[in-house]
Amino acid sequence: MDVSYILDDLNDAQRDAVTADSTGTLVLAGAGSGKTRVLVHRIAWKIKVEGLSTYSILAVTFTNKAAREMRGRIEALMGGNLNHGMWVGTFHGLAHRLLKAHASEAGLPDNFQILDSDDQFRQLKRIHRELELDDSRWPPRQSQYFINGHKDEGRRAAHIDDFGGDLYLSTMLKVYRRYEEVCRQQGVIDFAELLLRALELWRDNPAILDHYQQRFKHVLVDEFQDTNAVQYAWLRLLSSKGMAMTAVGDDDQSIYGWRGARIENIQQFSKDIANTQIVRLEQNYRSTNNILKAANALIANNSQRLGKELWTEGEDGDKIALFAAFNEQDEARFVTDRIDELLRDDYRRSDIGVLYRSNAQSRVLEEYLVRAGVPYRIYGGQRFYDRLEIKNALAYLRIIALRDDDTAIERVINTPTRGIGNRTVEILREYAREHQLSLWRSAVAVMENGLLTARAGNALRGFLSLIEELAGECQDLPLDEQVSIAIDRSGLIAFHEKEKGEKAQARVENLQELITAARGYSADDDETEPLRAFLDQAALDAGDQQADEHEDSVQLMTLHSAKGLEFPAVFIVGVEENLFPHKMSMDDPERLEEERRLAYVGITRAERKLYLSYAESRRLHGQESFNSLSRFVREIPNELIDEVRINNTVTRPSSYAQSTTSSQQAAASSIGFGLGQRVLHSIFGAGVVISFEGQGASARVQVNFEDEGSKWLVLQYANLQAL
DNA sequence: GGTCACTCTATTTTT
DNA sequence: TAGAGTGACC
Repeated sequence: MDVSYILDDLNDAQRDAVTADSTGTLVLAGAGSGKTRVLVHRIAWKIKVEGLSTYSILAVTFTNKAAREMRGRIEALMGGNLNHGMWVGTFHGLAHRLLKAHASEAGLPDNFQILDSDDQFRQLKRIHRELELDDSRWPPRQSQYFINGHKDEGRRAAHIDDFGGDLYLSTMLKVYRRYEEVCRQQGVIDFAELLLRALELWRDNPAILDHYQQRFKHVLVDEFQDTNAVQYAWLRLLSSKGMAMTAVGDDDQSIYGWRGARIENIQQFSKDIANTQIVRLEQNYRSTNNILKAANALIANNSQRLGKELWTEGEDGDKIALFAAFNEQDEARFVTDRIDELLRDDYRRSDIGVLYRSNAQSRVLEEYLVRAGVPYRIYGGQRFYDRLEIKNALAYLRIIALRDDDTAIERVINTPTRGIGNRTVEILREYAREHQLSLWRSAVAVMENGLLTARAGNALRGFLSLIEELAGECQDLPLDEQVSIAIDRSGLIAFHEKEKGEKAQARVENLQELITAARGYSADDDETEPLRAFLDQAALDAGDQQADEHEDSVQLMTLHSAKGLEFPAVFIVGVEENLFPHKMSMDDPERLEEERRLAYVGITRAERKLYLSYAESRRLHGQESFNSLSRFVREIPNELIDEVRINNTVTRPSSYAQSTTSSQQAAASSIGFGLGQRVLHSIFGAGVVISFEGQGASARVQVNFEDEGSKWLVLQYANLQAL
């Protein structure tokens, strides 16, 4: 059999990774080094050369997008149906699949439903109300973090010690316990629970675990550095009998520590699995040499790396452009000007990515792009299935599928308004609590016992019969017709149609789009309940991001959402201390390193052109702030950087040890302070040098004091002390 | 039940 | 600065 197509066109390292026959294979895949390729080719190798069946392969990713891409590429490489029987999906998707197959062993009802973060939040709000917690002292958001954080680490309420009644812990635990109870009653599980249950399912049912251990001969994990404790434990359990595992990841691109990702897992891998081979993919096919040199130099400042250095056979390319803007407006002008220039230079708009640390930074950029008439698209943002109108429509469908879904009932019992006020709902909640019933059952009971006033009773009866009628009409219809009937008969369409404002029309369109989505949705062949499958998918998949995806447009996004993407030209704006690295992350060395990795991710998105910019003064949240140039820029060797403009007060600060190139830097050293230098003043206290001018006796510095704000001082008299 | 004015808060986000 | 969330009021 000719299998050369699997190995041709691979470099040596990629080939090693594809053909490794160790039990554990850790592929440290640098940015742009062809990691998806390696994963896909390795699967082909296992099947075509080593003779594994497609049935015995499990491939796990984090996002649906990555799973789809992998599936598509496997099919493209190996042809059509070989993919059948192979498990390729996200951690959550696969966990869901497992739990559906073994619901009773997992302690779940057959028809359990998924609670997304928004539903979870609402649920917790309700619990806080029930437990009479003051929202300002105990924000539901905090409980959500607490619960998810612990679940991500594999801890249930029963596992957590309240240290003898510590107020914070015991309150959080009270909420956690009640939440677990409510979820159980309603038969719903949240995202973290999906993973935790799947882990417990295997841990507590050796026979089931054994079945999967027999079945899967090889598991491949993408973006391994992003796995959390539960995900890693799940993988370890599956592979505990010596099944082979390939983990692909990059410790330098771990940027999700704040949501439970454990960079340690990648370091632990070779210790946990006997006979591990580590393969480094360091040859980069994306960026110019200068860009890679900058990235390498930057990331070298992090400790505890597994170590990796990107290189390319390609050319040096342009230097990295650095622009010092007066303020955020000036910065936005710079970006639009350069974009214009690039467009004249035959770049397409979609070749350009503009990256920022936090979403709030996009506003000014948008203003300038609109003014310049440059179409743009903001990546990320709200997911299709998270939109209010869509969630409402789905809530009706959920109730049709399962009357006991309290979250769905709460959401739409009075949307569109039908005269069921807060008082009525409160009565239902009370009744439900007392009799341990779902809201739906409580409503039925309350009606039977005539516990409501005539008016409220009529309104509630209207809702109950609406749902029953809907359910009756939808029976056995194709999915899209069910959706269509639900949003029409519920009055949602009419409700949004008479709403005013620009949003209203978009909402109606989105509802129509939902019908289209249902039409295009094909459930698995063996799916007996397409509606449930569709609802599950809606919870687990973001859906298409934006409608106007096809227009050629400049791409705006946060650095986080840029991971995995690449652009011929990249702008990273706001490279300032306090913004990037963000001030919330600066005190903790580990979080600072994560910020640095984020910068590394940003830089390595660029293929040919990279522009960095910072603003001397920036208005954020209505407050003016003066930040100095990000330390991350100072960690890039001077010779790779091209200062775009030198104005008379600000230039790039010296990286102290490096040779000075501009006259300003010479001045800086003659003054004895560089930009960004922390200094102490006898009256004003501590501050940071943000600007300077003049020399000798007339030299003045601008210092941004922590308590006093920014001041110009004559250096000779200021008596500043370097800190 | 809907509107208006006020307060509060602001890092990153997938499932 | 702006958006979301809340509470008073009609």
